[in-house]
Amino acid sequence: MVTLTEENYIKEIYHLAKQGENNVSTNALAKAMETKASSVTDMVKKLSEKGYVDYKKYQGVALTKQGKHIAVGIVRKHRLWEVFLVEKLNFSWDEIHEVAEQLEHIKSEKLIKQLDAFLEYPTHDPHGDPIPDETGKIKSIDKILLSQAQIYDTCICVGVKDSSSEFLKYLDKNEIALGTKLTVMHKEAFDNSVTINVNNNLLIISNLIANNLFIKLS
Amino acid sequence: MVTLTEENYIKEIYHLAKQGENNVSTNALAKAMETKASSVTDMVKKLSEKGYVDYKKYQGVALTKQGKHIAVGIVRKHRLWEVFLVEKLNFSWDEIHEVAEQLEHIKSEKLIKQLDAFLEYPTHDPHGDPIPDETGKIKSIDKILLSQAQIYDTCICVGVKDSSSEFLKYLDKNEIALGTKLTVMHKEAFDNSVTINVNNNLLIISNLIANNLFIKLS
DNA sequence: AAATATTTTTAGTCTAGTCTAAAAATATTT
DNA sequence: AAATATTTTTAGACTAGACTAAAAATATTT
Ligand SMILES: [Mn+2]
Ligand SMILES: [Mn+2]
Ligand SMILES: [Mn+2]
Ligand SMILES: [Mn+2]
Repeated sequence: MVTLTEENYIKEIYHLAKQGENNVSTNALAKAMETKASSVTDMVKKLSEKGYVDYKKYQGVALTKQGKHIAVGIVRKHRLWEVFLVEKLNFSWDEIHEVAEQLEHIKSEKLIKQLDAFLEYPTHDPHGDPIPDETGKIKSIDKILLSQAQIYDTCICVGVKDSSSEFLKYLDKNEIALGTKLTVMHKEAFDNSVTINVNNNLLIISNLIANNLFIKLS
Repeated sequence: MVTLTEENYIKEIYHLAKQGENNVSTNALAKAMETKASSVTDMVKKLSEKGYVDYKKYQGVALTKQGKHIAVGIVRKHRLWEVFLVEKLNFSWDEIHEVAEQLEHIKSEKLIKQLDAFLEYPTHDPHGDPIPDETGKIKSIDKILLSQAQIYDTCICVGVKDSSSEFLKYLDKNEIALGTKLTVMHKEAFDNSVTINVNNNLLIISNLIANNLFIKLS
């Protein structure tokens, strides 16, 4: 039996490992979980005893095969629920995270299987993140950050790296959504800002924004 | 802040009070919660301090206005989710309870409001139980138990008192569902069994069954 | 290679919720 | 009205998860 708290730790280890080194440090995990390092040490010992992580004192943690399996299952549920909230319940993409954060812990094989079918087997969530399939397989598309695009590149927006409400609302305000077509018109060397053409309007985007928007060249 | 455990206690007090005396006894609550009387005493003290129940030592508990409000909210969520599972995810009525038991604790005003709209404001759950509206109002239809019907009464099945999987499967097997029309053909004085006509088939029903099936005379 | 800074772990405490065993209160019999 | 049975509460202990403060290990400077 995996408790809700254990699930949250496992999921966070998964996310941190995905975008950093293999071994997740106690401090990094503490920060992500908004808790203290000492609490993390305790939990990590427990997860290790249960076989969900490999842990050696002072060396950080990495998920075992079993741990990874659990993590992927939670991510799958989280993202399917996000699709549900947007597609069926008219939530906007900046309102869904905290609700999905709760729903991801509901335990029922049938529920998630039926939900998947009901949503017609979506492959990506409303933020452009891939949804693992029933077997845990994740098909990732080859996306790059807008900051990496070259001048005169034409591309479509396929995802966000930061999915905070603030960032998403900024995008809404500037009429950038998943599927929106953009062309890079200018790259300012001084501050790495980018001028893009969106819906025939020019928009100047800071480097921070460009670093959090995934695009696909077209 | 109401914890998940507190919510479950409050809901159970609500259900027990609804079908018994006003003050719910420690033992009754312990049995319903599948826990020990001593645990109930502790929890009941806490609920009392938080203002959700009135409690005097050795006298049992009753929900306060605030407690009742919380209870009704949980019941509303539970039943709306049950409708969702049956109507949208093709669950059968005997598979939904334990999942709804989890879903009822998800905290999001908007979620439940949108779910309600998505389901087109259902008034009853798949077991025939009424769904409290947004303000907490419950409109109960005047139903009676099949065991109380008179000979040659014609009626329709509108709900179940026992919603255990076993009972529901029994009804499925005998092609009795909500909305099914029945006529009482015979009442056996010896064991209080009832012979009914369902879909032009005669079916003999034990008193226990007849005592758990709600009908409406027509 | 020391000295210093940072990270991580340990030790001890706290709250929520549960349990068993014993004590106290209430209900039921005689 | 006692005696007995049942219900309820108290006392003390346990686990999960979190926290603070101090100790130990590792990393970074000098
Ligand atoms: Mn979560
Ligand atoms: Mn997402
Ligand atoms: Mn519940
Ligand atoms: Mn129900």
